[in-house]
Amino acid sequence: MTNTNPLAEWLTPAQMTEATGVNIDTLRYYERENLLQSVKRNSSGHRRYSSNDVLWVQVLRCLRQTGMTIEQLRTYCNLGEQGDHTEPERLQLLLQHREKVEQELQEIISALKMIDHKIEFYDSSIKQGSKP
Amino acid sequence: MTNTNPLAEWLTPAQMTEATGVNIDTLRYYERENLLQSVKRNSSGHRRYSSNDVLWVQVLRCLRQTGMTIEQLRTYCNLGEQGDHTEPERLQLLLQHREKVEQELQEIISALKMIDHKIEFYDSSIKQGSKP
DNA sequence: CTACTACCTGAAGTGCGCTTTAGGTCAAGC
DNA sequence: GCTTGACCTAAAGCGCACTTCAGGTAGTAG
Repeated sequence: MTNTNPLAEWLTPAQMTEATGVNIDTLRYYERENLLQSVKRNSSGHRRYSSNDVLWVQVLRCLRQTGMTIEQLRTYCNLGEQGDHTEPERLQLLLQHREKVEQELQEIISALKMIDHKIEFYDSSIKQGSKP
Repeated sequence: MTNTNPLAEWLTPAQMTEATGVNIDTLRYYERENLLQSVKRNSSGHRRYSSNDVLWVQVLRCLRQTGMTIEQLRTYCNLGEQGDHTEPERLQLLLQHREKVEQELQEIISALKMIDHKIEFYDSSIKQGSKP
């Protein structure tokens, strides 16, 4: 089954990689780690991803990119699996994560300032050197 | 030799850790990796760090915190060792790094926006749920 | 029929930045 | 003289997030 139809509702692994920017092997890894629990299969056992899967993987990437660990992601997913009554807990988890990211952001910004100082220093030092 | 004098010009490893927030083992590791080449020793072979070492380690931390690899840091250090004529190259290296950090910063910020959307969603969903 | 490609699995491997371990030395205090 | 604690070294180990490998299947094209 070669699915090249852009209107297809189910994405093959290759198309999923195309759609999300996430490597096929990483997608399988996420599945193994229970971060992606609802992926369907076709009659020959091949994965077929839904548009919901696409959205979810995008969320996973945002959380990973901001440094959430696989372990924490698993916790978050498991809460999701357990139904709507876990929403307060999930909110809590996100709020905590958000705070950590905000803090790290400030640290990066202040590191960037020091880098800018050094850049400024080299810049003027080089200008000085080429002047006489 | 137990150096507890706050006016001492040379810091022991423990004091260096205190001053920079960098683990003793990590400092030794940096030295092994040639990121810290001028550390002095006392008569019994123990390290004594200068105030310049403190400043340099702070620079190293800023660069590490913003994701520069040990390998790149080594390149940067080696240029420094080679004298003032390498300043343009060092500037180039920092400018390149700066650009990468800036880009990553934008990605984190946009990931944070998505997280905020989810937080907003849970927030209003939970309020709705408690409203019969 | 054969070849090819896309997919499948469990398990092992990789890369990076530390961190720990094992086995020492040295100077000071009791 | 003995212990203690801070330090030393080379080498091995660790944690994390993937990534690769070895060996297999299913469907399509020539």
